[in-house]
Amino acid sequence: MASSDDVAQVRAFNRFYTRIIGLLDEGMHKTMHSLAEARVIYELSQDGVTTGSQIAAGLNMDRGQLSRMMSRLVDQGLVAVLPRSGDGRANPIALTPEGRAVAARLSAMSDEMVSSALLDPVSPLERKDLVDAMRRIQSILAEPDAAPLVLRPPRVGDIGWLIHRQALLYNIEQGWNAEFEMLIARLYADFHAAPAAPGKALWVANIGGEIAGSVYVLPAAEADDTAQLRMLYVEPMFRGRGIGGTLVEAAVAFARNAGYRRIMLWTQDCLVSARRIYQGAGFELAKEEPHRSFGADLNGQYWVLEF
Amino acid sequence: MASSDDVAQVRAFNRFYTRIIGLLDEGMHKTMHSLAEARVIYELSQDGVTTGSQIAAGLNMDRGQLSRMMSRLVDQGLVAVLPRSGDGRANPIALTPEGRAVAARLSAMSDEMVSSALLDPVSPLERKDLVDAMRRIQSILAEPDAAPLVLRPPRVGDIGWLIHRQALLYNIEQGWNAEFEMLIARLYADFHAAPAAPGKALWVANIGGEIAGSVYVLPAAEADDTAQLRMLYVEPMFRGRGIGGTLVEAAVAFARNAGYRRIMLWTQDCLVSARRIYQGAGFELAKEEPHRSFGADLNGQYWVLEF
DNA sequence: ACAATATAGTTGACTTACGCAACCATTTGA
DNA sequence: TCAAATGGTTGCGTAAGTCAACTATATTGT
Repeated sequence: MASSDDVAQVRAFNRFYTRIIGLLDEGMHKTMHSLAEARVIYELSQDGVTTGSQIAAGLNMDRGQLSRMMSRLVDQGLVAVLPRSGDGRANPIALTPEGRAVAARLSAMSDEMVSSALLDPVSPLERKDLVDAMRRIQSILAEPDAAPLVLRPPRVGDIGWLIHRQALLYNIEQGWNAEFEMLIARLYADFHAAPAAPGKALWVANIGGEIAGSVYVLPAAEADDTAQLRMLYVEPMFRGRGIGGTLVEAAVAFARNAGYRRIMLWTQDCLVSARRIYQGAGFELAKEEPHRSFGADLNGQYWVLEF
Repeated sequence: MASSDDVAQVRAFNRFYTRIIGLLDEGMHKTMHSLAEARVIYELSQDGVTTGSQIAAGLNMDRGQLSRMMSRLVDQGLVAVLPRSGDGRANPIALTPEGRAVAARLSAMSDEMVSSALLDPVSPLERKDLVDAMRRIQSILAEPDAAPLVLRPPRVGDIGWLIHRQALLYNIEQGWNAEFEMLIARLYADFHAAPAAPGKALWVANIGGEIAGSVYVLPAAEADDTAQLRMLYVEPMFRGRGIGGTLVEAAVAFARNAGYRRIMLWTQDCLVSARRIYQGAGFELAKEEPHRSFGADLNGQYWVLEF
């Protein structure tokens, strides 16, 4: 059961955003089309050819209402009913050229409304925050779609974000305290300070504009011919898609190409799924030692993969 | 003019969230009250005693429609018209006890809907992200309200967030590159590693649940009787409210109480508004030297305040 | 002080949206 | 092959939405 604070915040947001949407729609009312019609026209313009029931389901509106609206749109010449084919019950429908023109006009107006009413008034930094927050809400609440996984180098702000996320994540999942956050802040700074040769690299896993995980490789402190893999993590909502494996794979391939003789890493035995990934990539357990860190009793493990 | 990517993302979110709100309202339809009525009842339950026109304005709906709805609600015994007072045109109205009972029932149903449909299905971490993202959107788009400023110690995740934000901020405002992000990651880690005596502290400025700024104080590297103030920053959207001054004030007071003989800081001359804050707090320019850092040519300044 | 103007609320007239249910035609599947 | 499900249409009653006229009270400027 969600906390009542969270529920209250969500409801406040719902009320707030209902009004925002209302205001945006207000402006659209200059056209001859009602809000419902505009939504239907948009759906049609996206889908190409569809049937009534698909639109009704997508917009969850009454089938009867949609039926009437369709005949109105057909009368206006915006929508054409195509000859039935395949399923004899279904009426394939599509926009006419005039309908597409209207859709384009509505879309342009909507762009203009959003831009002038929401985006233009705020500063570039806030605009980025706004768009990011919206994307975040959408990706949390929407059914996971098949946006492709992209590994990319870090951008400005990413390092802080990675520290932030992992601190939160391991605090929630493992109960680790602020000591861990400070450690990884130092480790990321060390990565930057590490010598460029024989090679170091950091990958950010990106899915649909969101950071889904990360890892980096740098020369190990002890031996020059050894690479160290560090800070492997995958966001909970993107787990189970093999992202961790992809990251480790990229790291190992990079280390091998850079001329290292082996790659090692340090992890804790409580991080079970990470261990499986390492094993899968061919790492072998080299050493194990208990220690107390981050407010917890841990078993540190050194894993090595010889090339 | 906003970028078309941003506009597209916002419009996608609007479509997405209209459907979410629609689904939530769907569930409320089991009651005898329409959505519009439910919204009015909610407004009444929040405001205590109001007038029709206030509600009409707040929900931007037609006054005539509201008038009719009111008489319907009065007939149902949910709303009472109070004797006129003060403004003789206005009809003060309020919920009756039955009305309050209905409002409570609707509110409970709405809580239940939000909880079961949005919050419960996602993990605690995602839930936090969701609520944070909503709060962020709201605070970006809403008129700034007068939520109080609170200075608090850092929580897990805050340090990473501060690094993330300042890296982004100074990149946008000053063009500084990733070198800066790495530097501050190290500085925050140094803060944690610094000796507890004579005293160190970090403040996070919080407004309405959002981080509005931060600063910290630690023993200076050179001299034991000197405190160093570091990483003062204020979020752009919260600037102009004296938050920077409040933070510096807190830092100076802390250093004085901890027994330091003076407090110093390092800043760049391009950070104009920060300099004004330091001057206002009594700091004096001690040294100035040009350097090249973060991909820019800078003038570093040392400021000192003797106690 | 007084007229012009603005505001709060009501009412009427009318159109449209909305949700429900009944209904037909077709398809699916046990 | 027959019952159940699906796509679509139509009828109906209620409420929502829009526009305008109208009363009563406040406010404002001169």
